[in-house]
Amino acid sequence: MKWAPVSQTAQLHTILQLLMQDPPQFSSYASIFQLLTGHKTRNSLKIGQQVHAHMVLRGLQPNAFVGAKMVAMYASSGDLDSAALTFNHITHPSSSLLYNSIIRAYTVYGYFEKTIETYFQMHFLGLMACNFTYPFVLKSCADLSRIGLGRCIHGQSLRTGLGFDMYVGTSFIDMYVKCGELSDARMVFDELPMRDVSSWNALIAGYMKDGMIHVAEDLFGRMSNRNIVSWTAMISGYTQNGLGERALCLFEEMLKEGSEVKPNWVTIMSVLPACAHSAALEQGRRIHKFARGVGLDSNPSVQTALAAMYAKCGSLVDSRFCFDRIHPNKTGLVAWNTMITAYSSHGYGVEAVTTFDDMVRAGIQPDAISFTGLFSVCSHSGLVDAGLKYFNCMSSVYSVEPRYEHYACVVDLLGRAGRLLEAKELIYQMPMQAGPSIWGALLAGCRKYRNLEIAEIAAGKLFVLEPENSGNYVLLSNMYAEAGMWEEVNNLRALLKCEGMKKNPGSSWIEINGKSHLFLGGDKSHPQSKEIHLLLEALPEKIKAAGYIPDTSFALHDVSEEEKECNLKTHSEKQAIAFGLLNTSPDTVLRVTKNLRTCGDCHTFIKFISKIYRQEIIVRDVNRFHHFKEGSCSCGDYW
DNA sequence: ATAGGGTTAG
Repeated sequence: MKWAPVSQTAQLHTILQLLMQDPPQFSSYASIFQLLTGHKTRNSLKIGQQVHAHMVLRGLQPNAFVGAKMVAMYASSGDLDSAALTFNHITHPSSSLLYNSIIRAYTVYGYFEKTIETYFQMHFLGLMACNFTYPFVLKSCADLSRIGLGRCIHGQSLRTGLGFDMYVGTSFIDMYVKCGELSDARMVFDELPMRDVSSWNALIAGYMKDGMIHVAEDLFGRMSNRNIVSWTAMISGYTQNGLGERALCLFEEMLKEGSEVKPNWVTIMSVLPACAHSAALEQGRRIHKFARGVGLDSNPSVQTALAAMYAKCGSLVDSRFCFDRIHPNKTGLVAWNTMITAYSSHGYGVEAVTTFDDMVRAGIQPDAISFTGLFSVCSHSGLVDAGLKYFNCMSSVYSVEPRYEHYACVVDLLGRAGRLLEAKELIYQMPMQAGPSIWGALLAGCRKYRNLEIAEIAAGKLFVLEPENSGNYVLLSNMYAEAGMWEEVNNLRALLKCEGMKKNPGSSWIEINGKSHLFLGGDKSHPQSKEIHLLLEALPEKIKAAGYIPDTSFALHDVSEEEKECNLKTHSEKQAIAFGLLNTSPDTVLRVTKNLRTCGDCHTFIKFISKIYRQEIIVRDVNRFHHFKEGSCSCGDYW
C-alpha cells in the first residue's frame, strides 16, 4: 500500500476533526472530498464513503458545491455509479462546477453520449460552459465524430471568447483532426493567441494522420519545447505511414537526446510496430530490452504489443512468452486476439483453436477479429470441420454477426478443401456482395482441384471486378492450358497484352547480423550477385538428386520449359536464401520476408534446401509464415 | 483540462 505524503495525511486529520464540530461546515466536507480526489490510495473510496455516510447521519443534504466535490471524489476512486447517483440527487443543480465534474467523469469513463447529453441539459438550464467544460465536451464530439455539433459549439465559444483559451483551442484542434477536418484544425492553430506543446502535438498528429509527413516534420523541427508526446506522435506517425525505418531512427535519436524526455508505455507501443513491419527481430529485441530496463515491460499493453511484434518477426516462442507474462486479470480481448492471430499467421491451427477456447474459458467474449484469426488458420491448416463448426455458431453462441471477412475466410476454407460447390453456394447466400477477395479465393480453390466450370464463373466475376489484375488471367489461362484448350488460352493471352495490366514485381529481403538485404526477382544488382547466381545454377541439380522436380506451372505458359525453369531460379526468395546460405553457418535460422505469396516451386525448393543444408528457414510471405525444417514446412503444404 | 495508443484475412 502506498502512503500519502505526510502533509496531506495531516490535512486529512485536521479536516476529519473539523467534521465533528457543531454546527457542521459544508466547506469542511468539500475540502475533504477534494483531498480524497487527489489521493490515489486504495482506501480513498472507503474514507469518502464514510464521510458521505457521516453527512447523511447528520441529515445534511449536499449542496451543489459539496456535490461537485463528491462527484469528483467518486469518479477518481473508480466508482462512476456513485458519482452519477450523487449528481442526480442534488436538488438544485444550478452550478456549472457540479456539471463540470460530472461531465469530466463521463468523459474519463468513455461515456461520450452521456457527456453530450449532460452538456445539453446544462445549456438548457442556462448554465454557462467554461474553459473547464469544453475540453471534455469536445473530446466527446471528436470520439463520436459529431463534427456538426462541434462546429456549432466552436461558433458559440468564439462569441464568448472562450474559444481563444489555450486548452479549449487545443481541444478544437484535436476535434477537427479526429474528424478529418485538417484545414479547420490548422485555422484554429493559426488563430490561437497562446499555444503550448499540446497545441503543436495535436496538429502534428493531424498531419501524420493525413500522411502529410513533411508538414509534420516541419512543425516538429520548429517546436522550441518538445515533450515525450511530441516525439511519440512523430514515431507513431511514421509507423502508421509505413515508415518503420524512420520511426526507429527517431526513437534512437530521442534516446540520444538525454534525460529530458522519458519514453513511456505509449512510446514503446508506437515504435514496436516498426519492427514488426520490417521483420527486424533484432531491433525488436533491443526495444524489448530497453523497455525491461525502464520497467515498462510489465505494462499489459506493452506486453501485448511485444507479443504481436515477436509473432510478426517470426518468433512464436518469444511471442507466447510475452503473452504468458501478462497478468491473468489484465489479459484482455486484444491480447487474446494477438495470440490467436500469432498462431494463425504461423499456421498453427490446433494451437490457435486451443487459444480461442482458453479465451472463452477465461470469460472473454470473442469479437469479429478473434473469428477472423480462427477461420483463417482453420482454412490454412486444413481444420475444415472445426472452422465450419465455429462459423455456424458464431452468431448464436457468441453473438458475433459474420462479416464480409468471415465469409471470405470460410469460402477460402471450403475452396482449399475442394468443397467448391459449397463455397459457391455460400457466396450466393451471403447477405452482402462478394468482392475480389472472395471470388479470388474460390478461383484459387478451383485451380487446385482443377474445376474449370466453377473457375470460369469466378474468373468472369474477377475480370469485371478487377480487370487490371493480370494474375487472374494467368491463372485461368494456365488452367485452360492444362486442359489443352488452346483457343481459350490464346484469347486470354490477347487480353493480357492490354495496357494497364498490373504486374507486381516480387521482392524478398533477409536480415543478417542486423543488416537487411533486398532482392528483386530476376535482379542481379547485389554485390554478391555472381556468387548467388552461381549457387542458384548449381542448387537445382543438387537437390534434384533428392527428388526435387521444378514446378513450372507457376510461370506463364508462353515460354519454353527451359526458359520457365530459368525464370523460376531467379525468384527473389531463392536469391535471398542463397545469399543467406553463403553468409551464415548452418546453425543460424534464416529469416526471409517476401512481398508476395510464395510460389509452389519456391516452397518445394526451400523444403529441400532445409533438408540438405540442415538449416532452419523461416519465410514470411505477404501474410503467412512458413517454418522450414528437415525438409518439411509448418504449413503442411496447405497455404 | 488539451496532445501520443497494442489485435483483422487475401
